[in-house]
Amino acid sequence: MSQQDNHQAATGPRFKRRKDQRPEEIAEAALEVFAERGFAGARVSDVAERAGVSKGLMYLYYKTKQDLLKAVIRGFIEPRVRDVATAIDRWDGSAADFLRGPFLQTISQLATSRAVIIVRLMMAEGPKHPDLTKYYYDHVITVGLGAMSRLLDRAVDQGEFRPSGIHRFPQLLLAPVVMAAVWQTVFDRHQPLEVHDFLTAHIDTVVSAMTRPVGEGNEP
Amino acid sequence: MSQQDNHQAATGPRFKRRKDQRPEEIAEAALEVFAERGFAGARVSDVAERAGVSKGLMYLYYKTKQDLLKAVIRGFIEPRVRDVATAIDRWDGSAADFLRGPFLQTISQLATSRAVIIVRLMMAEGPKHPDLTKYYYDHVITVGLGAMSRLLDRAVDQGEFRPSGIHRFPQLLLAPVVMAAVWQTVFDRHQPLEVHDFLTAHIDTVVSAMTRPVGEGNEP
Amino acid sequence: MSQQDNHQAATGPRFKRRKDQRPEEIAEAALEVFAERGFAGARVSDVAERAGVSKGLMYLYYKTKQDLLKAVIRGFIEPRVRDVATAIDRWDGSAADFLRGPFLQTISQLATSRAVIIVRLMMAEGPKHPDLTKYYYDHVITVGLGAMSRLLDRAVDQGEFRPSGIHRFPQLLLAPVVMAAVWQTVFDRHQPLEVHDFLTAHIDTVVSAMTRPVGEGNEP
Amino acid sequence: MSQQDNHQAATGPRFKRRKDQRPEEIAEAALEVFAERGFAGARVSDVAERAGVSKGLMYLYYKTKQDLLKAVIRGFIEPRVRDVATAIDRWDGSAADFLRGPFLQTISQLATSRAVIIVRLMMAEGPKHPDLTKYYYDHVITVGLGAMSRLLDRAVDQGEFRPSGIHRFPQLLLAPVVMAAVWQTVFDRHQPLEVHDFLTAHIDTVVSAMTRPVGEGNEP
DNA sequence: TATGAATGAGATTTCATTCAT
DNA sequence: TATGAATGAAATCTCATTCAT
Repeated sequence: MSQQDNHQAATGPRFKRRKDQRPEEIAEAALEVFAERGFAGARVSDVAERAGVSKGLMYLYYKTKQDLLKAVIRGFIEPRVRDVATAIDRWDGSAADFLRGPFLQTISQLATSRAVIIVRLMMAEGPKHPDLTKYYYDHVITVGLGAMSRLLDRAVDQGEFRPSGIHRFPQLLLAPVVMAAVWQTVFDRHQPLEVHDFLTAHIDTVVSAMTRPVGEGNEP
Repeated sequence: MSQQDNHQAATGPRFKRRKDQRPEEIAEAALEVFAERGFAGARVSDVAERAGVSKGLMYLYYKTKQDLLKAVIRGFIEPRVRDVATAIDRWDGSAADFLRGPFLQTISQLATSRAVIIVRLMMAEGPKHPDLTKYYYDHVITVGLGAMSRLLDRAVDQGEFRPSGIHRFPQLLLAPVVMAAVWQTVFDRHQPLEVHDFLTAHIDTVVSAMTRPVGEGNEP
Repeated sequence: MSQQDNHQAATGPRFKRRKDQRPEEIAEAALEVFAERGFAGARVSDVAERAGVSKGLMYLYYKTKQDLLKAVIRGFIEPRVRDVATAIDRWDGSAADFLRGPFLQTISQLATSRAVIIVRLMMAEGPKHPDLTKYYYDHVITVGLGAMSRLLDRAVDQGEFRPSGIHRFPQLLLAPVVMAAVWQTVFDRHQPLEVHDFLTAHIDTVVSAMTRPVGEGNEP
Repeated sequence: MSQQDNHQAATGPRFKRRKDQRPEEIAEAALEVFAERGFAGARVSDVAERAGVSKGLMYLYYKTKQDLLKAVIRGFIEPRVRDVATAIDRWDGSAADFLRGPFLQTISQLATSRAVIIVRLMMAEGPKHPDLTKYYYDHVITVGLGAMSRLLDRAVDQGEFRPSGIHRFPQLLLAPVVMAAVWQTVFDRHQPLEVHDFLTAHIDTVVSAMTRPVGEGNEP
């Protein structure tokens, strides 16, 4: 109950001791800087400055600049993908409703958030880091595509959708999201893209293509 | 056929045609090296070596490394896109036939050629070079999407397709090409993609979605 | 036997005696770490970890890393040298017996102990720290060589040894010890040295050279 | 016979193109800087400055700072040792004469030349670079000690020397050279060492010890 | 006393670009 | 036109030292 004790208990660490939030703060700052300058073009000191810490501290949490990249890539997409997968598996309405509702909602958000940077980073740096892309493939792609497949399979089983090439290549459902990411990164300043309308058109297209016409048989 | 020619043809590591082809040879070499290491990771000396010229000579043709990048980006897609645009405008069959035939053919080739590297380079370096992306937008994207739009418009006019979101966003026709490019760059070593089947599934989907069902009216 | 004592004894990684022994414990740890990595290559945090204290605490006892070096150099040789000097001055047998007995014994131990590291440290860091080498010269070298000289002088006075160059350069008596230190530091992994035999051969040599042949006069 | 040709032929490259001498020049400069500051304490830029070249050029010839160290260590002793070995094998006088003449001459020079720095470098950096010490052991130590052994063996065969511990440990012949190196590095500013006298005393000692007393038998 | 998060100066290394020949 | 030695500006990373707690 000394002054000092009081102090601590009442206000928490006053200055900068925030060991536990620091990694996230730094990764957040890194995401922003990488977004602006790309990985190679971003200086570690830029990230440090943005995060409001010293250059040296960066290396306390991330042993190399690469590690920082990994943290960024791992940190910002994986949770979202898992959310989508969970949402799919819990959905008990029609697949079309899911695609037009929660799915469109999610990919719209994704495609307009800073997360699109991840695609940029993967394109630029992925080839040099197989472990990174492997991780991403295992933890993001597999999970996402797997959930999409289950959704489509269910819809076919229930007679809602007819089998189609999309079942074999669920990537097709996400291709416009990637395109939106690329577009925004590269061309947005010349010709902005209405991402939500764009993705709505996409969902319309695939739902329309997969939906079994009334009164028709079950042929692919 | 001079002595010197003979000499050169026998020794140089790679390209040893004539001086007037030098710029193309260098750009070609640059494309390869950029493909392997990305733009930032590629050394000018690597490109020089691959092209079989000295580092100093590179600077006679391209004032900076950036100029080289521009030459690569400008040189390898634009001609193809123009070909497609021309083919579209000359086509007088059904749009569906065009999409399933020449179009699928072209994008399959494109998506499996070294040209996919361009997407990588644009993603990585584009944001830093607005002039580059502007040029690309004006000379490649506009041309390509314009031709796609004309094709679809014609098909609607002729009652082959019904109006749909794809008319507003012809990018949707190309989204899977971009996805294929990204996939190959990043995930191919973990899970190869059957690009031709993938794109066929895509064309099937959009044609199916756009084709006016027999006996139906003209509503979007 | 307080709670706290128990606690500490059970947990700390290494040294866990009492506060007043801290400086020695730290110097001991420093000796070990310097031995493994050299002075420049040793991190203060390595030493701290080895000593079982925090980095910050180190600076309570040693203001700089250099101070730590000084403590190490001062602490591990000086006592021994003083012991030898004392032993010499108290010896009342023949000089040859002293050299073959206690002296050989002492230098053998010295040359195979961790103390050889001191030579390494002096070589690497000495030139940058004149005060350190001065101290060492005054307190170790002078003392040691002085005692050796007295031993030889006595032996000459008593007719046991004849005067020789070794009287002027008592360093010659210790040269092989230095060589052994160097050898072990540098070549031991490639070709181990039998230090005791080596030093025995050395003592044999010098005793043989200095011993006055029976019945000869007193010429140098 | 153009002006330019003339120019080149007459004066050699005027400016700085001296690709072939550069490595030696740089190694020479490195030796000096290492001598003053030790390896760890020497900045690459210091060496560059001393050599009169840019920092970048250093890395054209030596890929890392370590490579530079290797070049220094390899370059400055090996030739001398080979010379000594050759001289020994060609000698056909008495061993004592060799030791008192050419050998003393050589080690005196060695011990007062900049080469003593090598000992310092080996002590400081050797433990971290087994390949370096192995190389040194194989190319310098083995050669030198081998030649010494042959000299002594010959002398014993010819009845000049009696067998002694020095035959087993020819290092003893060189121990004072090492000591001189250490001394000069560490204590010379406090108490200079008369190296030539010191080594003369050493040679006197060993020759005296090894020489067979007149009329004595052949016991070790 | 004791901690260890935080700092920042400084070191090595890379490489686009220049320029003497 | 052609070379490649040479430069120097930056960028990554390390670690002794400080200091709020």
